[in-house]
Amino acid sequence: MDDERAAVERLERLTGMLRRRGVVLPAFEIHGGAKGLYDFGPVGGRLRAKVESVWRDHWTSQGDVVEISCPTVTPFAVLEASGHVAEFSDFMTVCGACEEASRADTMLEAHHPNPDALSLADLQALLDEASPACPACGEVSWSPVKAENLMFDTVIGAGSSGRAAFLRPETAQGMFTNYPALYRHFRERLPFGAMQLGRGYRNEISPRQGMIRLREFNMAELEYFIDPEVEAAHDLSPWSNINVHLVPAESEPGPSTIPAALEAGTILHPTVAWFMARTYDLMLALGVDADRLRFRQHARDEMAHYAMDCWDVELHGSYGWVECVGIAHRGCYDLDAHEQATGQRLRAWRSFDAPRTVEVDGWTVEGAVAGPAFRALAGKVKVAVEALDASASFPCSLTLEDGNVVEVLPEHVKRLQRTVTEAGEWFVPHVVEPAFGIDRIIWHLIDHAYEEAGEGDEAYVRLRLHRDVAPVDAAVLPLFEKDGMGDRAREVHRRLCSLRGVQAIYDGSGSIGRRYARADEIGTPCCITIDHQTLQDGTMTWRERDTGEQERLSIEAVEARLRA
RNA sequence: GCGGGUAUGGUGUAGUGGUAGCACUCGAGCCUUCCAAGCUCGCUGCGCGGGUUCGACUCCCGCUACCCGCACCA
Repeated sequence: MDDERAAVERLERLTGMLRRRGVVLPAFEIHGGAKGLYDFGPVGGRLRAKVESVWRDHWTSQGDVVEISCPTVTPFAVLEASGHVAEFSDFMTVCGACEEASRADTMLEAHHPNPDALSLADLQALLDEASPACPACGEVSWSPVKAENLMFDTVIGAGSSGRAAFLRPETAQGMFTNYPALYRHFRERLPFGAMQLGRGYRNEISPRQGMIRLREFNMAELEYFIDPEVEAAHDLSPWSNINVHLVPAESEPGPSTIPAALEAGTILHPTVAWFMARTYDLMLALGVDADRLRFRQHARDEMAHYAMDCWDVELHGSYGWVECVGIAHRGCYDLDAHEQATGQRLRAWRSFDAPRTVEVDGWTVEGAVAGPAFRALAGKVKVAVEALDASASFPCSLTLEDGNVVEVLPEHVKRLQRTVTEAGEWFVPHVVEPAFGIDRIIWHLIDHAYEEAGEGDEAYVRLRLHRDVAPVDAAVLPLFEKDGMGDRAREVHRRLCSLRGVQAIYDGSGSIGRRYARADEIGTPCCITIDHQTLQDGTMTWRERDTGEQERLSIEAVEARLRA
């Protein structure tokens, strides 16, 4: 109990510090705030940018992954095809007389065996036809059916010509809808990946827990397209000595290496194992505490219906174990769904090892005769004739697929005998998707890095962030702002800020110890102090955040270190 | 969304039907040759909107946000 209270108090001090120092803070606070929406402030903005930059570099370094960027406003049809409309929404309609909102599918249960499964258009049609009375007032005056719920809806365009749309609940759909461009970009060769950093929106019923459940959040997703019949060639040997904490769905949790878990069949697919391993490296590169990271496998009944295997990276922090990354084998579900909805080919070509020859022996129509003879039915006759066995004889009666019966004469047909060579086939690629909740990861970086030393209220606070993500790269401090030390320090500050990718702050107020403390609190990795000796020989002290150790360096040496 | 609690400077708090103190922080200055020192001066506040009232930070109503349960969480 005391531990719990201590943890809550630590969390309060931590979130208080984050607000006070401008890391993360409630959005729109001067207007009363808005639940589930947070700002990254003057310090947090750069923290987020650096985390995203590390993420981006980590994946592009693979060489077969490109970054794209898609709109957040997404037409209804896209999310209907992906299954989000059905999964995320209820179809609502509002009574024109009493303004009571009702679920359209619920009202139509008497008119359809399973109205829950209907599309928006079908539901609208059924509602118009059935015209159920309003359960509240009995009138029949329904507004157009509208999808309501976990997705923010909006309209593209004005007035009656507007198209229904949503703010996207994930970035992934953009990668799928861009599949043809990606396939072309990669010269029609699998495997390849596309990724996207951006905002996603979910109108959560009740957001809680600070940055853990947001209504608008930063996500980073990668869709890796593979040929399901090609044995993936991932070299997992670099991870063969690294034990990670696994929580499999059907066996005991415990430490294991990722290659061993793949070998044992716990991890079901080598590409999933590959992304687990790469993700593990990324998490450590960002500064996650390895002891507070685990991979948890989804149970069969927990997985989305299309997923073939799914592992979450969970990070442990002030809110317990929290899902921060999901690595899912999505099979061909997404491309398949968009292909069916649009009729576009979202496939890849697979050449056979050797061309296959297929003997065709059967019948087809003699177009010049059958066309005029059967007119509108000619197409269906052709299908029926080509379905016949080579042993068929004419004349004969054929029943077409629409039930019509036609008499086919010998002059309507001709024998079709030939050898067809097939060099390969089209198939729908499978997808392995690592999806990252950037805000949740940032929260855990902060949580893991936050350290209070000493006792009680006077605890010394240090944010031990990895320097690759530290929001401020260096603090430049004149020992005193006099005798020219202040001017000299400002000069050094400007010089360091002009380095690409380096952001330094200048702080000249308060005692030197106080300024070190302020820098440590937001995780500034080093402080550069200008003292009397600097005026003599140009050297300055470099102080390490985590150890407090100092050494004297020239400005050139300082620049070289910050650039490294 | 339901139930309970809370809301005073950046932070922690005191207080009243006649618009507010304190501490720390922050800023300016003095002092100080390196880890939240000291001294002087200064800035900053009653969550938002209605109502009652001559007058509301205070009383009443509504809203918002935060905390704790419950529900929700592809």
